[in-house]
Amino acid sequence: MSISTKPASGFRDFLPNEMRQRQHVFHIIREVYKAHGFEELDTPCFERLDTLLGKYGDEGDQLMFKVLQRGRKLEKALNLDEPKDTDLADMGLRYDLTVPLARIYAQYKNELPRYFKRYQISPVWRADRPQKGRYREFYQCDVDIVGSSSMTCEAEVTSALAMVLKKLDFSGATIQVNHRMLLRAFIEAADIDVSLETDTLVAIDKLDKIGIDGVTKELLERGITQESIDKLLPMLDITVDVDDQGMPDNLAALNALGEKIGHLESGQQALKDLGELFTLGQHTAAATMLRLDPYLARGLSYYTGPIFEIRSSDFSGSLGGGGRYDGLIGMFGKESVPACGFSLGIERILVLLEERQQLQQVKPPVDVLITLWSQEALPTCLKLAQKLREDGLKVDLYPDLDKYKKQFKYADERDIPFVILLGKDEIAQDLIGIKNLKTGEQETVAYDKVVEIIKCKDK
RNA sequence: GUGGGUGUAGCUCAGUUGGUUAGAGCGCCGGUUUGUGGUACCGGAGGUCGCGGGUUCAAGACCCGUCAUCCACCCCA
Repeated sequence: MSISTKPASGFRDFLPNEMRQRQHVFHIIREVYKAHGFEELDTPCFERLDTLLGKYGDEGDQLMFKVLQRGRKLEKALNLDEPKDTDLADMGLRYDLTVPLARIYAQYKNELPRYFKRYQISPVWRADRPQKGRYREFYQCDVDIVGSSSMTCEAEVTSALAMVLKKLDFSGATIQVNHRMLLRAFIEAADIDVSLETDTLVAIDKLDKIGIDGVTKELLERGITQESIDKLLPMLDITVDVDDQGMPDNLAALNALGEKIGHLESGQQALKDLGELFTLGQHTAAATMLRLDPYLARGLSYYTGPIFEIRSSDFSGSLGGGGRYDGLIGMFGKESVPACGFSLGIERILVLLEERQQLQQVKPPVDVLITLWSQEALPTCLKLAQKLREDGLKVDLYPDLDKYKKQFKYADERDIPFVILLGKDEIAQDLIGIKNLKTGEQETVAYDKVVEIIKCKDK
């Protein structure tokens, strides 16, 4: 019986070609985050189960990969009458990067700066069923600012995000914006019971997918009365005008909303926050991308203030999401600390870049291949390789005395632009043969010239 | 968790209403006189048709089960 060599379902292997492309994209993201003053953090892939549970709603708890107890403790748990997940498992794989951040902050608060601006690019795990752009292990690229309630944080985070999107050729993407308290106000104004809040939000969030009739139907199915629906839906029906320069008039849309729910206390805070955010946002990279979207709701239960989601016309789901979560850090037992952040759905962005074939132009992995023409030339080849490497070049050395055909073909396969030839003639003259595989040009030159040729091509 | 599609060579797939030794393209390996690759020509290797059972004189084709995979829903990045 042979063992399957495929990775486990929903998991992927990244071969060097793919790694090059992924690293290229990660690099762009890192540079933008760093430019905004964020520093990198890493946390363990395992967290204690009680750190994770209860932060993402019931669905989240279901989709969490849990780690089985080991040894005695496992035996003991198995002997229980009806062992539960929490008896059998004591740890879980992290489900996102925000909860670990909250834990870190609660733990190290006194050692961290007054405002903790961190980014993290790491895998997370969800026991979901795989689909297009959905995996069980996937990378998230998070930026968060902990320690301030100012809407400047929202403005900074969305600015960083907008800059990444532009650099990755997603200029057409939008950052949809809503506010948790605004949603709460809608629910109140429509006389919907608070217990049905989540059901209501899940239904209205689907507007762009199933349309107004679909939403109505789903709201009814979820137990919302027709009377409430008739109050609710007209309130949400707000469009954001965009001018010739692509600048959206979010403030006008916000004012229109204010007329409808401005009298409610819950709505007032939301209106104030969003008013500030949209005003500040006009001066950042996100100016053209921000869009007020009263229908936007986000599943993760820890959000308390503004919420965001990236939409792009060529993908039906979201390319990332975030928001303010002022209550999460307080859940770790100490004082409550305001925070806001964003998670970029890098896997989906990569899927789209791949579809658009925008991932081809990544630089070759190696600058030059030194071919091997005779056993006697080997010491000279090794010496040359060493020298070139010290001069900052990426150099590969062909290890076997194969036919030239094979050696050239190998260079071709790896997209190596130059090969060096050290045959009898070259060694006798103390010169180096260098061939450009794209143009077919070949020269026999001195060492310095070789470096010059390769570095020149590099540009 | 729910529903649907697909499993034939390394990859993408063809394979007529069941009927002899299962095909193509690409890729791979070798060769076209041993100091030159990506083009061309010639040759070659490679498949218990996902797995198990059933129907039949006969199954890659039909039926049942199972596994894998993809897509959609749920939910989400």
